[in-house]
Amino acid sequence: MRRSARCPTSDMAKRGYHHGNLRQALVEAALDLVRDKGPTGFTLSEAAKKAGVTPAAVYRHFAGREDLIAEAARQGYEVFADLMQFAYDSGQPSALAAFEATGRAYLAFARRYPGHYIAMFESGISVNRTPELAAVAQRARDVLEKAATDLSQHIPPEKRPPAAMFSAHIWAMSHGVVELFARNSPGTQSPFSPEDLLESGIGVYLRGLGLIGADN
Amino acid sequence: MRRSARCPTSDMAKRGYHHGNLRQALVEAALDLVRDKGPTGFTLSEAAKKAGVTPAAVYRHFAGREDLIAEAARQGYEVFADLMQFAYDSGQPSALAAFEATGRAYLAFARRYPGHYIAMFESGISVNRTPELAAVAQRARDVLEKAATDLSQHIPPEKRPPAAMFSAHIWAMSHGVVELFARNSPGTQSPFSPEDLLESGIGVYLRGLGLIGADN
DNA sequence: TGTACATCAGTGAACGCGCGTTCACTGATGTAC
DNA sequence: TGTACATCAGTGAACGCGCGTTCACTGATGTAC
Repeated sequence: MRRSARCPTSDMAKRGYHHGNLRQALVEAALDLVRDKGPTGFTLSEAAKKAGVTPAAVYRHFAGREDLIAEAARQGYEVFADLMQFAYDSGQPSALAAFEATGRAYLAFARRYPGHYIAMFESGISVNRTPELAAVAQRARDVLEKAATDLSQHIPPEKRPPAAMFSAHIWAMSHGVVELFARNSPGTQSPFSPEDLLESGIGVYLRGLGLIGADN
Repeated sequence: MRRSARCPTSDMAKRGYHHGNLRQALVEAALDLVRDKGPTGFTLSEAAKKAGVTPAAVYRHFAGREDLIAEAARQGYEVFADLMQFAYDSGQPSALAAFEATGRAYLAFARRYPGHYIAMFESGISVNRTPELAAVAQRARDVLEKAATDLSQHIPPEKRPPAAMFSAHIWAMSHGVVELFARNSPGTQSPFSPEDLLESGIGVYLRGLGLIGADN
């Protein structure tokens, strides 16, 4: 739930006239709403109510509704980028292990932080809304591209695809698996778990690049 | 635009007291709205206005707001399934050509019918909302799985992945490419066109299955 | 240590708006005679 | 062919609602003296 202890929400008594950490409490209320009721289910008023506060109080901390959900997304990208970086590091010094770990990290993030995921990818806010948001999203993308660049060193140069294309493929497959199979939305449930689907899909893809043996 | 000639919209004069084909006009108004203003931008009232009619008139043809957007999605799945079937047929008798054609058809559909695409995949309506909707969505999925089954006959049985997994991978990559790179949403634009990205991604994947040569 | 005061986070009432939905109605259409 | 009538698609007024946003205010906090 990632809730600071000082930060009351609807189920906790308010401290008094002043909240203490309303800004973050509002972000977390927004994340809960978006997680429980989908991207449409978030309203400024209800987030305020969840945080135990009048809607007008929100305007002490945010320019408006859009600004609040954008901050939720920004925090999501921050966690996401950290998670990708951690996955990359944990696979080192093997370029292959590092790359596979980042692929898994995408799905793991969507599972563990569904509110953030929705704010980032399904709420309709543009990543170019603010420079900060664009920068942190770029940081996340850069980790994946770095992992792809490392790995592509193991492909003979003449048949080596650009690393940006490489990472785009993996990003697309990860995103597709999450959207279609991990979140219950349009795809009926597949007989395979999203984790298996992503693992095996990336496996076939890497074999196609000649990076893992045909017998593996 | 797929608009029947008998079917006036906002920019055409109404025929009189009776509309003629209001039901379909409302569906097309909803598709236009959703295409131009995103999944959130659709309201029953505005769709009615676009069709040159009072909001109350909508209730002669639909149970309510949800029912209208669900019908738009249903028609989208119908077109989608037809398109997939056509692509599959056009690649015959080559299993490989048929499969690659269905992959391309996914992206082509998203490009040519953005309103339908959004209604189907981004409006949040569940595919299990009605039996009709579930059935036509299944029909679309079956085409891809049939293409995958055909193709997997060319893989030695002991290293042959299940066709359902096979088609799920391609569906996921196609969906991911569309969401991240063809619709402008979260991913900044990549240096590669979505078409190139999907083509090359599927190419690598099929090479990984041993279905096309390493020199291709 | 005690008091006056500045700060500013949150209040609560109010606003205009567009939403989805209902209802009794009206009038165009097309069919039966 | 002409007229009476049944049908039912669309009207328009009304509803209650929750939304985002504004404003003058109030009162808790913590600092200066």
